[in-house]
Amino acid sequence: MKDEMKKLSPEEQLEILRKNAVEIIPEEDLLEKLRISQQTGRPLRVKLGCDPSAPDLHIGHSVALRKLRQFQELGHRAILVIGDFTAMIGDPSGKKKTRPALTFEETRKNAETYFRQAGKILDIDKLEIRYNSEWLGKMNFADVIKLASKFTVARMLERDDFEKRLREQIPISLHELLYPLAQAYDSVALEADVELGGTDQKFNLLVGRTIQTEYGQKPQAIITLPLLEGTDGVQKMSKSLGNYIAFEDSPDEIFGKTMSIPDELIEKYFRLATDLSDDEIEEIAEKLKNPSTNPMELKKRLAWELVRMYHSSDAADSAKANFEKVFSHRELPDEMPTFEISESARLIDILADASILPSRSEARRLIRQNAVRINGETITDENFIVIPEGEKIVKVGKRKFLKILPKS
RNA sequence: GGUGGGGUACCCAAGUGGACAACGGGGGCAGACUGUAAAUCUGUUGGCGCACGCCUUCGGUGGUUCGAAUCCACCCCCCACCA
Repeated sequence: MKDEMKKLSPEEQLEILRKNAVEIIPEEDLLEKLRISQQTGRPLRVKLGCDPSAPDLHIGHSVALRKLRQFQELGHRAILVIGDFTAMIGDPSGKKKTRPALTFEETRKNAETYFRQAGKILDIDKLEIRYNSEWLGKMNFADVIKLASKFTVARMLERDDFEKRLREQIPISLHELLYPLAQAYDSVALEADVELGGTDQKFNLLVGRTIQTEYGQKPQAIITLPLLEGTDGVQKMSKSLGNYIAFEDSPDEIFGKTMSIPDELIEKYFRLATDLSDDEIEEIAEKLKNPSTNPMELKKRLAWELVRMYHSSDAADSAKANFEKVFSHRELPDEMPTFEISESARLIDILADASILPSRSEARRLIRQNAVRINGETITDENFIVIPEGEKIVKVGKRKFLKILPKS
């Protein structure tokens, strides 16, 4: 099937690649590269960088990964660059946000999980995975000076976030200025024809073009992609903000998290994160505009689709059923953690010991707020004692459940 | 190197000897309402054997004091301007 697609004309390829892209810089350049590639039969080398400091890929990452997959389908060479070298240095930006520098082993370990997760989207057999320590780690100081001499401070400070931090008097470490150069050098080392990235990467991607030119290469074309907002609907999806839906989240988690996104994001999620056809998405967009449709139904479809992509249709069916059971009908989920007690114990101790809640104080607070029920009955006594007799279902808030059983 | 400003809880930010576990806002969590959406209202947001008790917390270490986030000393870090 890939061979079929390979026969698409450069114009047709560009048409596909343009989908969902925010910018292609420069577009004519990309078209030219596609033409030459077809003439010479040499696939384009398409690079996407990723940061191995956080081991979970989420659907925010999927936007660029899916674009990379399109290139694969068109017969080009996808290269995933693991930024293990830069991650080892650690990022001291932001006073309190100092990230501990990762060891070589840690970055490798994280990279392993990347491989597994990326396989959910990319064709792993045709993927080239490279670690940038391979070339960055070999550079000596003279090499670094040479690289640094290719760029000016003024241009570096043009970058939005540097400028902003400068203006707001937030420290910028000197080595942070080297980051874009290091990333740019990746393109040189890999002889990249194209580099993908989120819109927040635009500056870095452009530096890549400049540096490649300085090193006598043809500058890469760049494609920027939209950033996907997280489940909070405001900030871009990221692990540190806790608003992400990970590839490896359980079916129930993916379904539930998706259901909690703001309605306004439904269409965007469909467009950027699912495989639905343009027609289907247009249809959904139309329905969303119609006041008589309940967006929840479409959101369920989205949630189902995402679970299907990262797990299976069966998992999606049961995640949906489970969701409806627990949240729509307020029934109990099929599965929940259990905790056994051999003698009477305070409810707050059980909740804390079973790791349902982080502390006894938190448990007290929630009881005070009428958030805790046992077998459907709201508990009002902070020091409620649970006796080991029969099965008891504790519900904390909307989504935390615990089954208490007597120890046999 | 000099001068000035600053480091408070998840974030921003008050507080400048006792009433401070620390105002206020954001965010989070919970309740009502609902569609695990948004909006709105309310409560809550360090821990512990918990109604006014104890412990840990206001950059670090010592000190003064009956008592310190607040005063003193030294140190560390950040920012601006000057050089």
